[in-house]
Amino acid sequence: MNDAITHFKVPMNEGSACLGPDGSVAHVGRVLGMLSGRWKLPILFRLFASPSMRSSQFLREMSSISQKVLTQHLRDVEADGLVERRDFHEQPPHVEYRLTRAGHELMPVLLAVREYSRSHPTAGQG
Amino acid sequence: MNDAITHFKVPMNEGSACLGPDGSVAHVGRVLGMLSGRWKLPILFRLFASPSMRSSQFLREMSSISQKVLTQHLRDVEADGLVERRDFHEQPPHVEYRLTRAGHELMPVLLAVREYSRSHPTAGQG
DNA sequence: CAGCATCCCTCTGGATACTG
DNA sequence: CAGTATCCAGAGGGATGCTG
Repeated sequence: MNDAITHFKVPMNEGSACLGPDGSVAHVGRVLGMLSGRWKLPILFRLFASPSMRSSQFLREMSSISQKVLTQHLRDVEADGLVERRDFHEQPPHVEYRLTRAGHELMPVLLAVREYSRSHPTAGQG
Repeated sequence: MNDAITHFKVPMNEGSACLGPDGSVAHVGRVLGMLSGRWKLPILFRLFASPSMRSSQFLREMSSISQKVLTQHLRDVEADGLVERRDFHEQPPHVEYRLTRAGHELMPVLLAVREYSRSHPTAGQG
């Protein structure tokens, strides 16, 4: 049930606001915050693989996610400008989700993170 | 009290294990997991700025962090191979923390994330 | 100074039921 | 099909007190 938990938070006050060159902590923290949520990554990558996705499709492919959480996460990434929600106003309901430009541009960054991970299986312990 | 929360988790099972080219979700999730924790970033960046840091110094500079959490996070990043703990076995106690090679190598990635953030103030909503 | 143990509170996520 | 409202359980973080 708990695959890989990751609780992340950021202060961005303290002296931390000036930690990096100009607020690296705050910036990185914001992005990590947008990725916070058990299914944010799966959702983003799925959208990266498919031009558009429907709620039911997400539910079907990520079988263990609840609809409430899916909607919640979808709303989050939408609010963060990563995903765009398009309602076709049909009956029965037809809604599609797509990556926005910002969402697409985030992928290279995530892939860079992935490369880091691949280069450091156990974090590099060296 | 709550500056920027970020709850993040990853499934890495489901079909999600194959989401990206070969498990992008799992890889990215792992890294984000290592950065999960309200003070992980501040700690890492502080260490990036200073060759070494002592507990008391962290406590002093990140005034609102509790010692319990500091130790907890320090243990986490140490376990993840990002930070190295060096005990001088002195009296009074003298312990120093430094970024490991893996820790240093993570920084460029974090800076890339920061750049993304700088380029997308509101996530780019375009 | 560095670290551990305890109690408590909040946030997030999951299960379920219901609406349009 | 898409989404909302409740209730509930678990993880993480904060405050405080104590040890070597």
